[in-house]
Amino acid sequence: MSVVVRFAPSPTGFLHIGGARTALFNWLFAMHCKGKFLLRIEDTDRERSTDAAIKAIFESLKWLELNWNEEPVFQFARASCHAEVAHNLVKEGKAYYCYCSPDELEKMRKDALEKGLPPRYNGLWRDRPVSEAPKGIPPVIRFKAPTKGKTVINDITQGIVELSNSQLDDMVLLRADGTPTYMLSVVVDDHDMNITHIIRGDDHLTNAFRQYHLYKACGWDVPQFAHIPLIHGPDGAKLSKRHGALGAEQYRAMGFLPDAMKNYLLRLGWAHGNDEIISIEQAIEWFDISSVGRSPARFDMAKLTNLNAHYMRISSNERLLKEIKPLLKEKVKDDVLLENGLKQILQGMDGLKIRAKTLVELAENSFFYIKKPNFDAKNGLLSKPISSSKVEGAYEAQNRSVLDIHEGHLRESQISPKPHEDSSIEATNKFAEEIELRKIKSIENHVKNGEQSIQNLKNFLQLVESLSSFQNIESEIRAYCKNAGMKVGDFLYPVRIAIVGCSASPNLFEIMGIIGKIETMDRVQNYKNFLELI
RNA sequence: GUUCCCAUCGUCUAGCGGUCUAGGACAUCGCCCUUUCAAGGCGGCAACACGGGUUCAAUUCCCGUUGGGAACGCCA
Repeated sequence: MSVVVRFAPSPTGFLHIGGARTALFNWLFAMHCKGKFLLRIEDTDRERSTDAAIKAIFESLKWLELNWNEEPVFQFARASCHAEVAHNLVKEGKAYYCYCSPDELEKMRKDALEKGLPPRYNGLWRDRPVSEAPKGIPPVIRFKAPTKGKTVINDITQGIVELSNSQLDDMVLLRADGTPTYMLSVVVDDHDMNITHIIRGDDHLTNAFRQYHLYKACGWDVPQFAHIPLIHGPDGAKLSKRHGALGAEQYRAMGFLPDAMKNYLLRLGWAHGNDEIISIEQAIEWFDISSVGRSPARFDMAKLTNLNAHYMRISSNERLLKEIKPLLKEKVKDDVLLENGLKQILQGMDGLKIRAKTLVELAENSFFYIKKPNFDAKNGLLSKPISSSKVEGAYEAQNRSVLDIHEGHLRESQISPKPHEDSSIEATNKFAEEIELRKIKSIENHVKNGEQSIQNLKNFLQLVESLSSFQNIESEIRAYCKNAGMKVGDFLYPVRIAIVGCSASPNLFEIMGIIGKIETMDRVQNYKNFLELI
């Protein structure tokens, strides 16, 4: 029998990181077994399901290249089908009508809790004759779960898990308004879709026991289960928005590559010896759900970032250029300027890509190829420093575009906050303060070394002017520095700022070669003028 | 509260009774390289939660304790 798996998100929000991993594991398993990977949208909750969420889920899966077979199934469209199953079960005496009001149920749970019992439905209407039914109250249909014995599930990742049937209660199959509940819908859909393996989060493990009996009552084969552990936040608690429960789309916006994302997610709870970098082809070959770990893993932004940097380094220059083009386009209105800059960026890409960890960072660090640094004497250097209040979380910091903050102004080193393992507000604020200090320090350095910088720039201009060929600039500068008893780095420090607008950049000689003599001279002249004014 | 699941460096993990003075990766620290920043190279710090068994031998098996997590809806 060939393998059929499914990913079944409910469209009540974006595809979060845990969902993405579940989808990945399903997909990988299907690919490994040469089976099918189906998609089902569980939209039976009409209140909370949105079209925007459905769209976001599709987009995220496409971004991750987790392509599904066949048309997606929309669960709500099959509601009448599910209801029919419930009614049949009533006819067969395997389910019954229950007339309890929500208030009664709440009281029931409260009482049970007070007695130290699990807060569950007590089977009040299970054996009560329908003749006792109160008038005018629409009933729900409840499933008659077994009360004696135990249920055993042989879960592919969890192993053999047993549950005493006394723990089961009579779950609602059909609501008072006639619509099916999740418990009913999943079972009917999974059966109708011929799902052979259900791979999902282990928060569904207890549901599996209840669903098991529903399959049996319907006379259907029970699929194989594989309940994979959930992903936790850096603090070990459930993943919350504060630390990583972002939508896949947001990781995309932060400049992560789908390859990096998948590699990271794959290694969360699963390993193949000491292999860390695993291509998708290898993953398909090696993956098996039975070796997925049973302990929950914590989400670690630093590792994801590291992996992303790796995948950027091995990406082709053309691909990276394509990826950052939209980001740059947002900042540059002039098409001619943009296209020219893009050409230069491609030439300098080898130097740029090893210095960036995300596409956003790459775009920012490439910006100087498009536009000259804007030294504004009136407003002064760094007139708009980042205020620490702006940085509320490491993820926001990661997201922050230096270009947004002070486009064209001097940037003191690449301000690319490293994602800390500790993403608490305190740690983040401390980090923001450090950035602030670094910036202040850099301004002080400039004022202190202003005279020296101006002198260096003058000498640089003179030297370039006297050059017979701009090609020889590196050797000429080295010779010049040797003569003057100066360190090349010291001499070039202000030149770098003049050209790039910041004290960190790829190889300066390479950059000068790409932008050319005229542009080089122009930028240096600008900066010199600026320094002389302040 | 009840039930279920989990427990190796800060994090992700390798380990499937002797190979373990516990391996790798990320993070971190130091050195080298170097025009800056990276990348790269080399090295350092760092873990078997605890207590009982079983065994000639436990990180590995069993039982408890502790600590985490999940489920207990007319949500999915």
